[in-house]
Amino acid sequence: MKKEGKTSRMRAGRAIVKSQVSDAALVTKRREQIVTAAIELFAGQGYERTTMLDIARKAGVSVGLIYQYAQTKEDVLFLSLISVLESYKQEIPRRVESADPVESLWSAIDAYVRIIDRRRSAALLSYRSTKSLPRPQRRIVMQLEVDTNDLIAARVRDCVAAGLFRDIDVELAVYQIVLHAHGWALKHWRLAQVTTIEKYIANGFDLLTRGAATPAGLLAYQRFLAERRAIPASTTLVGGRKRGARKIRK
Amino acid sequence: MKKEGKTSRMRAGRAIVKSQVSDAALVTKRREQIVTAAIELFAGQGYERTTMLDIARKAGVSVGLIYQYAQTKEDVLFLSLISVLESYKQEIPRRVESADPVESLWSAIDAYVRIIDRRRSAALLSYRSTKSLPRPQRRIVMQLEVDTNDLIAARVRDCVAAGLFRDIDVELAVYQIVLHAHGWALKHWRLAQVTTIEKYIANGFDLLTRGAATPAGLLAYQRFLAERRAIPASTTLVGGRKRGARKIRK
DNA sequence: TTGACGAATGAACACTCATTCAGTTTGGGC
DNA sequence: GCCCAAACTGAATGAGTGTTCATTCGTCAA
Repeated sequence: MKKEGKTSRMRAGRAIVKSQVSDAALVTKRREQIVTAAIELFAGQGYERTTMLDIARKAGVSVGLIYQYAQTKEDVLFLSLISVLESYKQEIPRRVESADPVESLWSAIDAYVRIIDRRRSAALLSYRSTKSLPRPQRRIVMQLEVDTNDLIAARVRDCVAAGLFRDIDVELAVYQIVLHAHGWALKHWRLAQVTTIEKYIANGFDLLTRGAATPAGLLAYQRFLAERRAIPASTTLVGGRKRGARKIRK
Repeated sequence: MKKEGKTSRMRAGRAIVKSQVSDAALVTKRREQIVTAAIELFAGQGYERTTMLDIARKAGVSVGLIYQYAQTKEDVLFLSLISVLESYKQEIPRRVESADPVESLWSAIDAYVRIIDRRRSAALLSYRSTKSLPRPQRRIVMQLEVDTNDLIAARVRDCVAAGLFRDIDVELAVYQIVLHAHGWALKHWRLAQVTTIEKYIANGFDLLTRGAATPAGLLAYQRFLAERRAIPASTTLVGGRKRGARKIRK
């Protein structure tokens, strides 16, 4: 009963990878197990240098078992990338809940950069390895990224609609933001020597906001800054407390 | 046998890759030949999927010969990455010559994005493959990137010194710019559907400048914009007209 | 207890590819 | 013309890998 039509509720992406095992719950569980191991290994040593045996060992299963839940090594990569990208889609909107468009945008950006920070090497994975996928699967991965961008785009559009931002090109602004977020992973080797994640987020947001704001927006932004300064560790400025420990100054 | 002082004139990077051939000019020529082929292949199909035989064939030499000019496949990758990164260092400053700091900054950014555009897949190479290098060589590649950043940093500092930019964090602004430039390659699959390189450059510059400018800077920027509009295809706004007519000098 | 069947195993297979090296070609000094 | 060292070649080597599949395991209904 349970394993009947419910499969169709699965993400289209995962569904295209076939499994020899019919029990849907088991498939989910095993794939999670495999993908968790795979992401760690792919991220650490790269897709090509990672052996199926490596993955099997780390997942605590046999090589043969992996081939019951995915048909090729590429499938494993595909499932891994999907898993990473979907975690973005999951986590970003969870924190957008303010009435103030500027604050909402901040929350979205702040969340994005922090998710990436939490799984930095996983974030690099898609840059490094998407090319190793066959075209149709690559398509899906890209689409997933576009979906994520839409979450940000909505927040930017709110700012424009509220008259706080000029009539900027939203799509391009979004890419500015996305690159800022991904940049934290891409250039972490250098950025970590030079700044903290809090400053990095604040700085990027500052440049963007001042660059895009109308006079009214600038006022709103300054109000936002003042508030934030008044409540330095408010609930919206989530986590990241200990993170600040590093303080190499320019 | 006769390792002369000539070798020491070579870039520190290249020098650490040993060659069995002593004739320095020949080494340069052959390596160029090999690296040209390698870059194309690495960029197109990835480092791991490219075989030494592929490289040899494309370069028009034998496999064995490659091993006389590099000791391992990793060496070939290293030489390739160096060659790409050094071309940035070469080309960026070539166009910085204006008295107006804003215009100089524009030229630098414009040049950077266009170099990357010209060799897009090569630009991706370093993101995808740096991880495949042994640590000491990776160091050198990273240092090369930092060097390039300094060229941009100098231009930003000029703007600050001239009172056109606020007292922003230069290092972070530079990374904003670098990500903007690299972003053109990283996200080209999407950006190309949505905009042109001219708009992309202008948009990024606009956001950055408005975000960083002092009131005086804003005026200077607007003056700059007006000038640019008056002379739509001036000498400083290089190329960008006919894409087909490329004349890469190397 | 038995039979049946899906799940799990891992040794074996077929193949790929970086690297080596025994041999051939080239060029220039006598 | 002869010689020799440097430059170059490419077949051979062997370590390593994705994938398969004959076999074993675990569970549960009869």
